[in-house]
Amino acid sequence: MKPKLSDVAEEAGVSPTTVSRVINNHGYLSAATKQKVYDAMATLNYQPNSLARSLKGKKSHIIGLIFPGITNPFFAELIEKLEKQLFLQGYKVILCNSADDVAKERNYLQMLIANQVDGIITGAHNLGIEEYQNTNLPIVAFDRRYTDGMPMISSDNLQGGILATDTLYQAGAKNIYFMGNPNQKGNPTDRRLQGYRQQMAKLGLENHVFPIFFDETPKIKQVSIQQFLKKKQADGIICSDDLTAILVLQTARELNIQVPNDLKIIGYDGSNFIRTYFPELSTVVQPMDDIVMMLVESLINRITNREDKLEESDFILPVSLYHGGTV
Amino acid sequence: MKPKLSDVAEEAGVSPTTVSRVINNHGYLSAATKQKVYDAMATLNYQPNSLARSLKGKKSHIIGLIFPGITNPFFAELIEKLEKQLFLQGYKVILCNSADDVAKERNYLQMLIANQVDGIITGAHNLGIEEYQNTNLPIVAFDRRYTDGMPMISSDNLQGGILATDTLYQAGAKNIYFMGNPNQKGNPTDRRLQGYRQQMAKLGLENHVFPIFFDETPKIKQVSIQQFLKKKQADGIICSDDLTAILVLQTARELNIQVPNDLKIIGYDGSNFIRTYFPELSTVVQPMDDIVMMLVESLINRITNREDKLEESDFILPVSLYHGGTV
DNA sequence: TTGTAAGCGTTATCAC
DNA sequence: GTGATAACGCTTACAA
Repeated sequence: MKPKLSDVAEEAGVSPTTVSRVINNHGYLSAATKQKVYDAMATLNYQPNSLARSLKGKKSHIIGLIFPGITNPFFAELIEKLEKQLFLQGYKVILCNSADDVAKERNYLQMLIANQVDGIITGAHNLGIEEYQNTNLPIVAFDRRYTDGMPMISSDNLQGGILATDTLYQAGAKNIYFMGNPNQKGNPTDRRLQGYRQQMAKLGLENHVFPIFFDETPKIKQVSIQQFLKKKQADGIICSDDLTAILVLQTARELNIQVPNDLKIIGYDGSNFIRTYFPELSTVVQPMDDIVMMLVESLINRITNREDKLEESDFILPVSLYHGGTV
Repeated sequence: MKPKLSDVAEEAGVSPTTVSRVINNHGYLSAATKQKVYDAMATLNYQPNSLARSLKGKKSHIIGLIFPGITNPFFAELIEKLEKQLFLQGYKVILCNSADDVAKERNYLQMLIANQVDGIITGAHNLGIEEYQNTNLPIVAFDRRYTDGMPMISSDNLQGGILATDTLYQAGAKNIYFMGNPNQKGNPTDRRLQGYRQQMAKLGLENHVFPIFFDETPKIKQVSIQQFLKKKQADGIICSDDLTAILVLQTARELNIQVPNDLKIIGYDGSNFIRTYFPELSTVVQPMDDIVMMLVESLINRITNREDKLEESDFILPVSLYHGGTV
């Protein structure tokens, strides 16, 4: 059987209290006692049981991460960096893949509550506000607006949309299409489209949206992109994410459309992965490191200091441009 | 405060025991009582505390996943699929990023024990056998040999090396290089190199290894690949992973080396991501779905039936070839 | 400086 | 059918 605290106590010839004190560095202890306890812990190969500890009201030092998946390199990097930062601060991570499935996200949320996580970082799409409100856990959101009380971190999606549009325009494109989800559901990412529309209006150009949905498989996207490109209506395309942009680029090549001469393409996200393995793609870069810092800092603030007054808690970080060769 | 079981009991006018029974479907209960309890749970928005439950010896239904990172699409997909399968079986997942850092891996291992996970799936590289042996948790390993008792699932790395070599040879390459980690540490993946050497010998060709290490950054890899390609010694390269293969392909294009005419390239792993977004890359495909199935099944067997005799527990799954255009 | 005892939220055992 | 009660492994007043 796994050794428990009282076994250590017995082995060391002291009381359980003392062992607990040694483990937690509580109060005054003679060096000799400490040593005895350490020795006992070593000989028994003792590991404290976190569950019992958290049950006593201590923090679990676990953070739940709810994201729609990890195969998109942007999310993979974001999650990897979050994990890294949180680990440095002494937190471990439970990964919840909401997979664009409402039931699953709800299920995970309940599980996180049941497991007494100290907080949650969510970047998932589907769940409504109320469900998150009902947990009075510290939660911060990435690129999602949930509740007024909940801090939201995002990059400047409006500016990103403007920047992309302007970049294509400056490069000579006039028939600029936005390829992405046209449904505005009040999420911060909607503003990419708003930025595009706003800038197109300013430039006196007509705006066009070619709908692509997040949950379509790449194959399906490819087919509709192919049909679209064959019509040759666009000389510039803003994709609302890099993966879509790559499909457009591939398809354009297959159709012998010259990029950037006949068609300029710009993506969105700009993860390290994309910039390394698709260096030719021009894209709007989200400041990943800053996003991670803000998310973690913001969450830990809320965890350690929950009575904090709910000051303005939205952070919108500036985007930048990466010049590949597709513009 | 969060409602607890006794609150529900009070609300429903029954004893805590009864509530527990309702929750766990234990023994005989009158329909009326059940309903009262359900109602009380609903009005209080009660969530059972998993910690207390696990403390009582119940399973935690949490599986630890220890992997070296998630930015490699192969691992991202593997982890995503593992998570999905495990979720279907009622398990949740704690993600541990060992990040090729021994201390971190050890730290995570201890944490998993402390949190009473039901089992572990590991694909991490750095920790020695003993540390895993000491936990008497159910553990299964992907592509790593740890202990004789621990099941190992991998794809047929030897055959993969042979297949890659043969493919290049059949396509006309004679100066075939292997690009990967030359250090043989007894891991199953070492056999990719062995397969290459074996097949080269059989073909009467000289074998050459160009060393690339897993922990090098892409930039560093790029530089050494560039230097290598400039010498033009190879007319065929087997890369021990797809990401390296992509760097080779990129660099070859930069140097105006014609692929596949002057240089044939073959990668290794063949994730969906790579096949979708780099369809031109020929690669040895690991049977991801089968790997996931075997890992999960094998682990759950061990969890539910720990006294199982330690029958042969290594599974080596067949690889296949994806034909892009680089061979 | 160290020990005793109560309690965290749940479940299992035994009574009724 | 249902209810006391002890126990899981740990922490923390309160004593000593």
